Amino acid sequence: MPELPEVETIKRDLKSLIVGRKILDVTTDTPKQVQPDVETVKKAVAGKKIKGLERQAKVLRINLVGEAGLAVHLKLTGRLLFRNKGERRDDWQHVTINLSGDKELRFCDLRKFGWVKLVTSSGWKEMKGEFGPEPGKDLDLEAFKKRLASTGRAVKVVIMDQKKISGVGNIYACDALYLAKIDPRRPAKELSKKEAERLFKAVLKVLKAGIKYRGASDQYYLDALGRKGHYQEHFLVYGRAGKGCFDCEGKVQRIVVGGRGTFWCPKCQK
DNA sequence: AGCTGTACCTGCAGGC
DNA sequence: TGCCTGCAGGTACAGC
Repeated sequence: MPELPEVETIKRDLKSLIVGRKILDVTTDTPKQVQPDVETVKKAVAGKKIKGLERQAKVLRINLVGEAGLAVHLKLTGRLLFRNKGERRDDWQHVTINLSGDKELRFCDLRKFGWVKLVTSSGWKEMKGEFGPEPGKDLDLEAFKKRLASTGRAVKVVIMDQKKISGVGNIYACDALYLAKIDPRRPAKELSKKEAERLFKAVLKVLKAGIKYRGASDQYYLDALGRKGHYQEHFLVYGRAGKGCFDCEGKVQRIVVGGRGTFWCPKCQK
């Protein structure tokens, strides 16, 4: 599912593909996914030139010349595909953004949980303010420790809390906790300084690997040109229930933490 | 504040 | 074969 590395990959690819193009039209067959509504969005963005792309956590914003912009959240099964106008419709294609040069940006989403939202520059600033700092950007070790120490919730739930830290979802949380050898159920504030430091480094490491391999396509994720990522070939524990741990003789187990499927090695993670 | 439960939605696996 | 049920999962929200 699209987390920080997947959305970052899309952002980087789209830069050279859509910046400088004009948005001509926006259409949808799932009005709920376009906010506030497709007519308002169309009026606000039609004729405007794309200035750049930004990402905060798992949200991508297409910045337009002026105040308007389109924020996109892919949730679990969203895709943003760059296609030629008139090309065969994509699976689960629900929002089509027509661009100059006979191109299209297509928002496709099997489960229809994702959204495309009209967000002004100030609205975007506000939205960004609701997210925690970004690993590898403005999240430093001290800020990370502080955030862990502030709560007794399970450490996995905390690192996936977008208000605390931006961009970590289920896949990278599982792999980071494995790499740091920490039991995902441990109360966050009970981690030692050493453990917090290990986890901090592990989070950075798995996100970096995720970006290096252009994201994880274990299920539906595809990049802007419809290509798969490769991080799934490097999963440490995620999705590997019943398979051997890479570090001991034990097997990877699946449990539920904070209501979400969690993969870990009970022998290695304490 | 922070927990739990529920909703959103569809494809797929499992049971019979 | 095919119907039916239940589950996955990021996030928001209601209610305790």
